[in-house]
Amino acid sequence: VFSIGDFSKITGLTVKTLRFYQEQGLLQPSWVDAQTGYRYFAAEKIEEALVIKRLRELDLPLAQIAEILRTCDDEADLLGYLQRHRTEIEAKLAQFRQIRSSLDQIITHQLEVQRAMQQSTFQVEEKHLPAMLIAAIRIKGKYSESGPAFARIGRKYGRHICGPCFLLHYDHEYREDDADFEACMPIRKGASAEEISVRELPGGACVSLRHRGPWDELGRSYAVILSYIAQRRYAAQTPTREVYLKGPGMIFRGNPKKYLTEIQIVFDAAATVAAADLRGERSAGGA
Amino acid sequence: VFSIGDFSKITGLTVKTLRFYQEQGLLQPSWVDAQTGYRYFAAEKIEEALVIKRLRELDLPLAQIAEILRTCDDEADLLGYLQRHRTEIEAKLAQFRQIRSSLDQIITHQLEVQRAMQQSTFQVEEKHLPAMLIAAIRIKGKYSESGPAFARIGRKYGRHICGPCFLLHYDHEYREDDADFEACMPIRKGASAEEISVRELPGGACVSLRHRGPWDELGRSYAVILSYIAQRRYAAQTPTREVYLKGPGMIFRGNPKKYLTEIQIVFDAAATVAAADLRGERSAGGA
DNA sequence: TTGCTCCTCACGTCACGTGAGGTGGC
DNA sequence: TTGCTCCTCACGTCACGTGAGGTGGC
Repeated sequence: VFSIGDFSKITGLTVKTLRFYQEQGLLQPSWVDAQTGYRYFAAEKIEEALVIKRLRELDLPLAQIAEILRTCDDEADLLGYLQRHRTEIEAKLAQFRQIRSSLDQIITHQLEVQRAMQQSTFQVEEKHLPAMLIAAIRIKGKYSESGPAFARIGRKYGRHICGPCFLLHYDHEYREDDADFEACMPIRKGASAEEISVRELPGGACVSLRHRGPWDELGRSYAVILSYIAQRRYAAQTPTREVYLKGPGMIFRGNPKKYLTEIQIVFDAAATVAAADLRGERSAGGA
Repeated sequence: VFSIGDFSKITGLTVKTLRFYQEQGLLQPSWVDAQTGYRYFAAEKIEEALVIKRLRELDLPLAQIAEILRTCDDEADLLGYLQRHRTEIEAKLAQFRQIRSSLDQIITHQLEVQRAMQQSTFQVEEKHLPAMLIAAIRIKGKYSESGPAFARIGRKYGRHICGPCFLLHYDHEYREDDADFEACMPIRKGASAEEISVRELPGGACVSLRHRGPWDELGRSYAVILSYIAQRRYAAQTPTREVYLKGPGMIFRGNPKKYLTEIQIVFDAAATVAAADLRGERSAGGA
């Protein structure tokens, strides 16, 4: 017969836990000294305690363990309990996997944002855009509809997203309520579904400029980049791209003064625009 | 400005939760009516509430969220918190995967036990044993050492175990304190490690008998099977196998009267034993 | 007056752990 | 006497949810 301390060492359950299990009616001492209140456990109690311990190690709630102790005395009786419990564990796993995937998305996105921030010059540049696979939602309406569209794409293609989101502008002039644009995210793989079109967006030569500050000040940067293009007589193509290198975060809206947006205008490298076109006439292109 | 009920509908946080967050200093109403105690929230509070909600959806504890709200206002400041939190989520995932794997082991083992129980005849049978891959620990000592040995194999090869555990008896007579035996578990794959030998155990023709009841009564069944072999002059080979179809479970010790053990004695199907051998002399085998 | 919203306060959940203050046996 | 083990009782953890009992405004 063992004192509670010895029984604790034998079973690996703490003294506090043993007292708690008694209170909960899970494990009664063999004998309690009426004088001192000391608990004593006989050797047969060891197996009982270990059964509880093993079930707790499987994360079964004490209430279920109590029921099991009342109704089962063979592994076969446990089967139903364990199978049901397994589905619950599986559900928790799914939850945590979901959380981890959200965390990963936020973390990798943030790391990309920081990389983009570091290597930012704020001058017009010419560079080559590679082709990329994108998931996109075409919208005719207000620009404010792009936020939810990005969210829908993010939810659908989650971990396959591999770069910052951007808008394609199809309009040849500024439009407020019936703009024609497309919310896009580069993805590694995926198939079209419902409203979302998955396709390859061709690359090409482009003129780009990074804009730091809120979106409603993008006009100033458009003025700079468009005059650059006009001076060189480049044949600009639609759609124009606005890449949101840093915008509102997935948690914080962030400070719009810190937003970073890259305007990209693809042009036909084999063509220039005649002087006449600069006065508003249209060109068919040409060497 | 919104009442707590409206604010609850807007943010998706319950009224109780909003009151609780106020008490915890996470989210103060814009204004509290001194007369009625009614809480009122301005529109700017919506974004604040949603930040808390998004962080809670990542399962961050409220204390951390409070710290984040005090010290961060941009996604970049979150990075460290989220990375640390990710490792904690990963740890929880590992825990639950471990639990699931234990559950799976117990469940599949139990299902096998039940299958074995159903198709049990308790007569001597002849059958062919297939070769199998086993993980084994050879022991010279007491039989009571086999329990921990099985546990060690189980811990090491976990999910690759594909059948009931068994003992190989190498002794030609009964031994108490210095028995020579090997604790084995059939596995799908694995490599030898330390004390555990992984190898293919050859099959062959065998005589088998299922024994129901405690192990210390196995002698009775040995008597039956050995006299069967003697009658037919089969050339029995060592080691003899004891397959524990149902023994003490992983949770409950179970009732020894319900234990089910199959004795398997492999014999050389191309040989018989001369009558002289039955009186104790050794045979070299022969057609 | 009825229904609705809002309030506070106390308690429950889950499986223990912490700590104060004290007792009994060697 | 000292040290050790044991006891009880109350409270804390975590993020809320439940429910009782009551008030204020339309």
